[in-house]
Amino acid sequence: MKRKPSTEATACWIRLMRVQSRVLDAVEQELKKAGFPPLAWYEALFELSRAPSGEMRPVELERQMLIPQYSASRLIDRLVDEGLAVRRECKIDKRGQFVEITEAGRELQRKMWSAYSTAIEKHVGSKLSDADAMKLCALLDRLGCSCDEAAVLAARDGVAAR
Amino acid sequence: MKRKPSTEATACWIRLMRVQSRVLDAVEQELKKAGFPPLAWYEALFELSRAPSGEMRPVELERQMLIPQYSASRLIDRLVDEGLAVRRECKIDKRGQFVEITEAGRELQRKMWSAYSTAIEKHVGSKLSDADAMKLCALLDRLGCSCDEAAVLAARDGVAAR
DNA sequence: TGCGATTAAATGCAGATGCATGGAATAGTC
DNA sequence: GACTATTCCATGCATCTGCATTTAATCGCA
Repeated sequence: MKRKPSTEATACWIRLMRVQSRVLDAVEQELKKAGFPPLAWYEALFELSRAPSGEMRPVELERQMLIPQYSASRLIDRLVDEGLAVRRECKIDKRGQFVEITEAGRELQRKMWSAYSTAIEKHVGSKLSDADAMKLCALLDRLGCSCDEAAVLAARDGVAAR
Repeated sequence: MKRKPSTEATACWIRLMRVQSRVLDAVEQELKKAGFPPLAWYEALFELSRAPSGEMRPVELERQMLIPQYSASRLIDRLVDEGLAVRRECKIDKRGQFVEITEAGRELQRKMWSAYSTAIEKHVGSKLSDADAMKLCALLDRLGCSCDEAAVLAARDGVAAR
């Protein structure tokens, strides 16, 4: 009888963890060296910036970013503290609220994208042909229960990773 | 002129981040539900258990696990607190020390492996044929500057991910 | 041998994270 | 309409992390 997780599957798991960790570290470091805040801030600003009128509910942000509720709550706190976003009350549902990106937020998002995209090219793009990149995408998609809506739309002008 | 990070490369990046995050979360949750400590403990115990005489230098552990120095130091603290490992002085280099796994540590490692391997099978193995798993490995290896020594040996009886 | 440079490991402190809980509003049910 | 369940968000608390520094020992080398 074959081994439960096959050797191949186990090797995959290891690589998925290690490679992601290395690549993420590398990219985060580059952003940091360029004097930018962490990637999570970028992701949030990006999600906000592409929302219909630059605003969305915290709960949507949670789902897009795959982060826990309290984490979104505190991330928004920080963005607001830095003037990158503002909280607005939600008339239709008084439990909730809207978070709207500010002009400063949009500007930071754009600036970060230039450093971020360079880092992606350096640590991913330059190491893989476009054809191989597509193969890798397809294989990864088999693991994550599909990289749903968001990620698909993304991949264009500002990414929405993590 | 083509886009700097190609659309394909960007899509790859997104998936690498998201899929890893989901799969890791899923596996960690299963371990937690089974009442086990975090994956990092397992990794450390695994590394220790396969070291020549069940002991290694903290600095080696750092490198194997790709974690910062202070992180290894504190992880060892916790293992020691729980009686899973002991610190031994290093006669040849008095700055350093050896960390040795205890019998309790070995036992926990084995027990965790049974839950861990089940989780890997569930979240990775079952979603990919062995052939596809090998392809995925090869593509990932192109990104991480090779999943060096350790990981290759691993993939056998207890993995050494992250 | 003496002394600055390097390496091993620990730790204080600030900030981040996970967890559980709380409060407030809405939805569902009879 | 009253009552319970559920959803949305914030927050106290303990733990964990990152960063910078400290202590101690070894190394390199004149």
